[in-house]
Amino acid sequence: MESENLSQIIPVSYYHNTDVVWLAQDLLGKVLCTNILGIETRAIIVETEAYNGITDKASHAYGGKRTNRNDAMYRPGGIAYVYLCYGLHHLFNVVTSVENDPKAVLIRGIWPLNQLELVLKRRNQIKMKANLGIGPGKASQCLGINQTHNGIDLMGNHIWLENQNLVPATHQIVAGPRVGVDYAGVDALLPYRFSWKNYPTKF
DNA sequence: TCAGCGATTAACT
DNA sequence: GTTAATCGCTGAA
Repeated sequence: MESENLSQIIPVSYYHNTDVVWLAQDLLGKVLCTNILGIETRAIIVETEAYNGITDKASHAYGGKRTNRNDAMYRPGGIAYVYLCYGLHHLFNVVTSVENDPKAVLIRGIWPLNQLELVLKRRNQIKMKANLGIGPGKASQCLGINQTHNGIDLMGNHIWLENQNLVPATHQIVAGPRVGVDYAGVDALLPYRFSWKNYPTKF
């Protein structure tokens, strides 16, 4: 048995699943890893949002619109879509599904597992707080993700995901409407946001 | 070419 | 609860 191997890199086939809502929920508890300037940072994913293709008014790809910015969403799943919001926040998305089916999962919250000093420094914080990585801009900042990572392969050496068999209990998963997308009309009400309540903070 | 705005955060009161 | 910061992207001209 390979049960000793507690952490395994998530294969590219995982991202090709066309059910982005299911994936958004399944990504809770997965470990997001970055290697920035040779230093590996790991964090559990504790909050996500699904952006469900061209029919989703909240998505950048609504109506099949393809622009220079959202090009990464149209590529086959398993790459990063990073873009700048409000001129200052880098928002990190996992591109899913297959080519020309622009679906993505926004990583809205993480809990850092290692390199805490570096994470605090990236966030300009002194002390560890419960909400250090809660919020899409903060999650990216904790891990050192920025726009240069847009479009990169999640099987590569800079950003990847691992399965460390951390799985929220069913009752700990909370689904709810997405935030900041009021303009999306009825789509704003869809329960595409998932968070892990009472996730572990000690390992 | 350019005005308006956003999948936000932090620092206020 | 309110608001400033801040800039690349988008779409219209």
